[in-house]
Amino acid sequence: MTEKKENIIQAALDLFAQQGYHATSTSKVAQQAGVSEGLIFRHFGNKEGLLKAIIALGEERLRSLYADVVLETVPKKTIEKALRLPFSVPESEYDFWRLQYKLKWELPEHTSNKMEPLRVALTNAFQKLDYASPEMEAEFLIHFLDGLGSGLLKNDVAQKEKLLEYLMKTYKV
Amino acid sequence: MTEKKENIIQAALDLFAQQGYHATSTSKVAQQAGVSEGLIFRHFGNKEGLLKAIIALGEERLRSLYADVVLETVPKKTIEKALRLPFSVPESEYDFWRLQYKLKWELPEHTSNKMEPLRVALTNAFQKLDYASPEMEAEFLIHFLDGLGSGLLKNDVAQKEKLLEYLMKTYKV
DNA sequence: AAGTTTTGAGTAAGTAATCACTTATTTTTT
DNA sequence: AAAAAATAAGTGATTACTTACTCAAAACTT
Repeated sequence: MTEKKENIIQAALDLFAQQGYHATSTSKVAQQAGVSEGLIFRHFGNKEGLLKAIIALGEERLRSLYADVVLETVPKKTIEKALRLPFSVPESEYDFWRLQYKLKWELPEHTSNKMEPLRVALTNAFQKLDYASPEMEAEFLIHFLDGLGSGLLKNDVAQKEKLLEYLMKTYKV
Repeated sequence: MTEKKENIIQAALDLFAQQGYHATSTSKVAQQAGVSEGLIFRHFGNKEGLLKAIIALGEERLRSLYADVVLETVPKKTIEKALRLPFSVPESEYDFWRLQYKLKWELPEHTSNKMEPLRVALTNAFQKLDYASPEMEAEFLIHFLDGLGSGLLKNDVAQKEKLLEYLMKTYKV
């Protein structure tokens, strides 16, 4: 991975996040990266190839974000870590995650369901804690976390600490 | 509102929903609507004007969707109606709502926070029912409903009836 | 080690197609 | 006949992508 290739990815990350994939031209990406436009096509084949590189990056970072929750064996801690997950993302990374959310809607065909391992881990945790409907409990929580993540990225969540406090109390963790 | 103008809106609705706003050209909209391209600009001024007409339509339909929940005075029923809301949307309208979700990410500047009246209604309902933290309870539920809506539109929800059942039990409504 | 060949990174200047939008004119409605 | 609705045929700008080329470093040959 040469320096200029990394510059291209970083520029595309920035511009796709700000304006969206379709609204960003390859010439703008080249300009922001300080690179000739042709180099984008040498390295990535076409515009979609550049996008796929970025999506792959997102999936990798999502996996490593989940890893801590999924590998946890103590059920209460699994749930606690899941609840803390959306709040644990630093604001400096919001642009990056906003792009991933955006792409889920802009290009649904590229979107694998990355939530699955998290759902399994939560279902197991609720089961071990003798919840009546572990599967539904996990499904419920997954949708909440998805909605909360979306809300945080859009700055739609007013009192983060109070909400986290409430969650800890509700789930007794 | 002439027939051709309605055709334009319907075609734009379909195409924007399928491919996104930026990926859809005015010429394609005209073609699908069976109309000359110039007519779009006569009626809507520019492409963004057409988009705004569609956004206004979405806000109106969202308001009427919420109305039943917001106007309900019996607290338990407010909550029940809110929980049923995402499931009450017929699949034939999924394209329309998918577009609204998509636009929230693609053009956040055009997106007012339409959830506010629902949040107020839910907070009041939880308060009347003597919940310990009515505000947080409402916030929690709003994010869940948002995530659930997103999940339903992406066909990410496996057992809808079972989930609704679980919700009714959990909230005792 | 010196000389030769190959390769991969990079660029400048194109390409045809498509973009949002305009203008002049014709058709339809009232 | 006046006004409104609709169209056909354009406009320059921008799109994703290609072509023909340079240059430096790596690999191979002697």
